[in-house]
Amino acid sequence: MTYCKFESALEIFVGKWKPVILLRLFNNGAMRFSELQRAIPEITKKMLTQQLRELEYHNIVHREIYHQIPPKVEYSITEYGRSLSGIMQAMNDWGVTHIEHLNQLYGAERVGELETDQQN
Amino acid sequence: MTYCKFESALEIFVGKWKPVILLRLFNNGAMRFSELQRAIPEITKKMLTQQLRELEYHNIVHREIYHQIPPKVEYSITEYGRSLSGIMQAMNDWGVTHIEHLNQLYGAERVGELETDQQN
DNA sequence: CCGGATCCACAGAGATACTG
DNA sequence: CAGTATCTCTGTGGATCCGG
Repeated sequence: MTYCKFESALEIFVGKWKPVILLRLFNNGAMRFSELQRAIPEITKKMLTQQLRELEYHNIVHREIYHQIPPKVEYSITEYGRSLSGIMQAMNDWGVTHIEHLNQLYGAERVGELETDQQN
Repeated sequence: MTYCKFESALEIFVGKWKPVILLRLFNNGAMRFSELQRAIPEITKKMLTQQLRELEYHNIVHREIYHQIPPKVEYSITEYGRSLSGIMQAMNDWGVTHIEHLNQLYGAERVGELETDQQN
């Protein structure tokens, strides 16, 4: 039973898209729904909505609705969500360090550098 | 295109069970299939096999087969896999720090402490 | 008995509309 | 613009079977 909470912890931000979404929000600060969509082209609206709602439920992400036409909704990392920065940083660092290995695996076309800082 | 490799990086250890499996292997060193099964009761043999094969494919986990009866197969973190220790550590630390918050969310029955060290 | 492989059932993810 | 609704299809869970 010693690991049960570790698994609960994982549920909060593990999922196919949550880390990717969080990285964007960590690096860019508040982002609109459409901005996130453009930043993560492979994700569908449905998944984006769903994952954001879950993150909001877990108090990782804040959802700010601007009642105007056309509608505008902004998402941002909450104060509590910032506690995940260590994990995000570790994942980011790992990605940076192991790009070559990944390239070997996937025969990568281009080596994009990953954001390492967290402004805002 | 700056984030593409971050996502590739995630692919390697994202999956419903991979982080949990990795935590076990990080903390316990080499483990038999049945040991992993007992350590993660909720996982099915099928999923355990599948996830381990994927981890093996990505060179994160090593599979050692002992040709004997009854059969014995041991899994361990590869040298390359050890590079994930930073991420595992960060996730583990986060889980430890935020147990109370998790308890509030899930109305936890018992607060199990998480492994923090990585002997072996 | 151990470490799987295989088959079936279902829930969640992906794709494509449509709406306030 | 920021989502829903709907349908399809992959991935997950469960049970059983198998070779050593």
